[in-house]
Amino acid sequence: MTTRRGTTPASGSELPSRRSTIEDVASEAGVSVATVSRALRGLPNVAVSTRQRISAVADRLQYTPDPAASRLAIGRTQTVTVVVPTLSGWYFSTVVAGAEAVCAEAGYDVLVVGVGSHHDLGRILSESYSLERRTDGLVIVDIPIDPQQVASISGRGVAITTIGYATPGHPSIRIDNVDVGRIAAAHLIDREHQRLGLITGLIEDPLNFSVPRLRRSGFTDELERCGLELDDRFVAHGNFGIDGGREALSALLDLPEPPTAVFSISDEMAFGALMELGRRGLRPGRDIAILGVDDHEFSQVVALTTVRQPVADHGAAATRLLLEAMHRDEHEAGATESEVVAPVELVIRSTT
Amino acid sequence: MTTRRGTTPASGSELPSRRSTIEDVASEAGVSVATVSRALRGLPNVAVSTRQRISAVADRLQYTPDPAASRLAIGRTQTVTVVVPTLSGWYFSTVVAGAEAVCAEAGYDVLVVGVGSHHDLGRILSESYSLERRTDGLVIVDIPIDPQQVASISGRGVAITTIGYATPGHPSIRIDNVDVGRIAAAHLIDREHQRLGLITGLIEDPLNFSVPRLRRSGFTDELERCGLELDDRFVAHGNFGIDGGREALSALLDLPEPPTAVFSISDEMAFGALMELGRRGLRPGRDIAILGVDDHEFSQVVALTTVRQPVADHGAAATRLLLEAMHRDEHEAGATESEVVAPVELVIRSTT
DNA sequence: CTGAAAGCGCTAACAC
DNA sequence: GTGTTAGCGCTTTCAG
Repeated sequence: MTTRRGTTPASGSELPSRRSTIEDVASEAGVSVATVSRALRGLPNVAVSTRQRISAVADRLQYTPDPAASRLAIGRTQTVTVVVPTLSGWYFSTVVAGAEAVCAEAGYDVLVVGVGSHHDLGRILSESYSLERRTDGLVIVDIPIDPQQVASISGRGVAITTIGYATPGHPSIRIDNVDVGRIAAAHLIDREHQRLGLITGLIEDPLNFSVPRLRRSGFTDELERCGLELDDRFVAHGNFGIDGGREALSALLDLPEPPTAVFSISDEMAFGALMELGRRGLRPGRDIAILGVDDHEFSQVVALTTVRQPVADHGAAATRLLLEAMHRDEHEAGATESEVVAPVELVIRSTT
Repeated sequence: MTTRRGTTPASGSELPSRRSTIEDVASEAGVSVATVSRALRGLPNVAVSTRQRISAVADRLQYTPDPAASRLAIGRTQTVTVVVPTLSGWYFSTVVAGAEAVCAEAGYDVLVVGVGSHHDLGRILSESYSLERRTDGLVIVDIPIDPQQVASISGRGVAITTIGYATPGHPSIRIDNVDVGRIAAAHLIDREHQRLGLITGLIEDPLNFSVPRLRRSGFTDELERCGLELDDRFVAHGNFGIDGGREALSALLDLPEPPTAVFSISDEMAFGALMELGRRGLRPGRDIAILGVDDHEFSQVVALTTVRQPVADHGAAATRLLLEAMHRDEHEAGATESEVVAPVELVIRSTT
């Protein structure tokens, strides 16, 4: 037993130095613990007067149920876990912020976990991590999980919501990434460009991120529809980061006949591209067009044209769907579907 | 009792559909639960052969102790909580990422909470939230807590580490903000500017953030040392955001005789300032000098001169200090000091 | 070296 | 309406 560090009972406060337990409240109020439990949780079958008395005592004693004890008895954790590829970075931190806000309001604790690789992911989802004893629900952001794993998680009683792609049978929120690619291509073509380049994600993504593939596919679709073609040499790979984008554009510019417009599948990579332009003394929107995706908070700073997605809402919206699903599960059973496809919007600024 | 949702026992796996408990392991290994507990936690007084047998069984059954049960019995949560003013934003998300990485490695769960106001903070720290039953330690980022609150938290057995300012008796990591101001002023003066402006935080910060005051004080100190003075009209207030910075600079530029150099106490506000320059067709580094603080990942993109602080390390370093303190507390008692003042560094780019 | 048993604080039947 | 009691799964004396 850990000795409690010598806490001072302190001044003339009437509060016990020890946290008060349900038993303290019960004896103080002259009732049984069962009644206290019922009263405080708003269950029926408690006389109004009793309930009031108990509430008063609980208030005075500053009683709050011990989450661990409660968890053990009831089997639920009052905790939501947000799983992201990485916690740093604008997109993910914005999503987490949204999730946290919703959870805080609903009285849920929020656990975050960053999984950098499939290995990490395996650890979290493995039987032996006992996810279901740590959390009631999962918000999974941009990390593909196969149906088997989803079934396993769900089967263990953990609700699940995904952001970035759909998960049949569970709530999800995403954008239409193929459409994103199409919009990008259409805009560039509309600007009379013919030599279109692409800065995309890594080929070997550790998490099998499908976004690059989808955006590219929409992009080429639209090109083809207009009788154009995506030259393989005009495709460069960034790592979804600024540096990656810079290097990617650099490679494209080093080509004998570089593209006149480049679609970067993320704003961050587009920033790197703009940086490279600066180094070479080229001006975006004049010497070459650059188009990104996200509408990152800094895109307005560099006047980047971009395909905007409502990132700020994603986390909050997904978390609300999750909580709803969890509450529904308490009563009726079974998974409920609720697939949201959020709208995207072309924001034209001066880089195209 | 929550009915477990009809989980399929599934295929020919030998695993019970129910999570295995310590009792399962015990009976399977032919020992008592006490021995299993000792064996699995590496405690002494277990025969080597017994320990091996138990480990094997535990492995096979994929047994992991239930965190809630463990918590209830032992009184510790294996959880660390990171408290930030907001989860979005580059600085804080970077810190959280660092903290999470360290915690994950050490086997701690990490809870995040964003407190937008003193009210939120009060809720978290209030007796009735029973912080100590949810977490073993706190990493508090840039949120001033008065000594009384610190004592209360610590007295309740929760370890505490602060980032951004020192907390006597507890580990902390920060930069010397007065020095930051001095460095900024010195650099601008070195560039032969005499009419220096300042973009600082809000006067009425909801969290009594002391950073603006300190940086400003260093800034004016250095000015005075060089026989200059900070003109009150040259001080504008941004809200630590891009828009705030933009508006602040706009106000300064609208003055009859605007400053020739402006120190923005954060890079984000500096970005807004740069944006405003762009709108007005002015060029940073030529028409006016702009200097920021942080070395935000985006600063290199716009070539912002800045006073760099090693943000990426802050979260990880603070969390390591926290874990150390927690482990130390288990044995010896009492709080241990470990004040780290991280170095800052002027990064000269092209805006000055 | 190992086991029996008493909690940790709360919830949920089941009686009254 | 309210009280009794049996767990939830684990840790930790205290006896052997």
